Amino acid sequence: MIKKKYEHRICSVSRTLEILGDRWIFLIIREAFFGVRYYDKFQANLGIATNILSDRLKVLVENGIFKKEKDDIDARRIKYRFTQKGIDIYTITLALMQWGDRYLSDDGGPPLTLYHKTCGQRLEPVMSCDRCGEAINARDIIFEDGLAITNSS
Amino acid sequence: MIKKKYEHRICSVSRTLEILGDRWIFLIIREAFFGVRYYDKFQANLGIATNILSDRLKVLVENGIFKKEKDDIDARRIKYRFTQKGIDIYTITLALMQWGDRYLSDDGGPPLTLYHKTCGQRLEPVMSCDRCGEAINARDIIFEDGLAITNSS
DNA sequence: TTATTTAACTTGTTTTTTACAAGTAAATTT
DNA sequence: AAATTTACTTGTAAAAAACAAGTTAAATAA
Repeated sequence: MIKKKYEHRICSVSRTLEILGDRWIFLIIREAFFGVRYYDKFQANLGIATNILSDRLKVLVENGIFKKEKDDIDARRIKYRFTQKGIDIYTITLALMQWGDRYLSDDGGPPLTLYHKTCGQRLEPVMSCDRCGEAINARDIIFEDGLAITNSS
Repeated sequence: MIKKKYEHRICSVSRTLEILGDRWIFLIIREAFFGVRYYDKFQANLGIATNILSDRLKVLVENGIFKKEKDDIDARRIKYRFTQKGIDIYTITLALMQWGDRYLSDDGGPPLTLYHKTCGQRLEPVMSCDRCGEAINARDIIFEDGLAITNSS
């Protein structure tokens, strides 16, 4: 996996994409959110080439998203588990899922339903402002240079 | 851009990644959020090969994320503008940005500061439950099959 | 305790994708 | 009418991914 051409603009989006913007990395992470922990299971579920899987798992460990652990039952097995840094990718996963639910659901089966343990209700994640608590509308975001997101220009 | 090996699991995340999981697509979208609208500006800012840029812009238009418009001043110029579907990718962008801000900020300059027009304060986006309004913790998300996100297994 | 199986790789080759360079058509400016 | 600019396309070299086969170390079976 090469790392170049991502830094034309100093930005956390590009830095994140340097790691997560790969064709396979995010699918491996998704599998992990679905409870997958072992090499062979990642391989079987994704149909990924073994050399690519090895490389990507290494990248994920090197970047502190997964940590390698020995399995209690089978000492040969390596258990790939999320670190806190890895778990926190759930916001990105939720955002991807929600956009897909809204705009790509017409075919290919029903979307996955999520529930919120805390309130017991169906979970529809929204991005909101941590200060005022309001749901964030794209046009209400202002960059530090005063520019706003818009589709009117 | 090939489209395969993404559908081993019926899931909005994979459907979204089929479009956005490409090496370049998301960087083009990021540039658009920063106000870029023209082919030559995308090219100059990203240093992307022209054939790849053409292809990706076509993909973005075909998928209804960008719409092509004639420029008022120069009829040769094509203006690439967000559709609503495209604008709504801002949640994914914010999630990527926030994760990068938290975990990848140590080097490479300060993160971009955002402000919330509605309340006038610095914007720290959080994922929250639209029913109860609470910030969502990864461990409070339950899949329909009863499984929860965890790093304890 | 050797022999076989299994997990998690690595290595080599083919195929696909990307990068780079150059050229092209149509609109626009000179 | 000639030169320039925009938004491409085409051809070729380089890089990455896919596929197939082999390797090592641990575990279990004979």
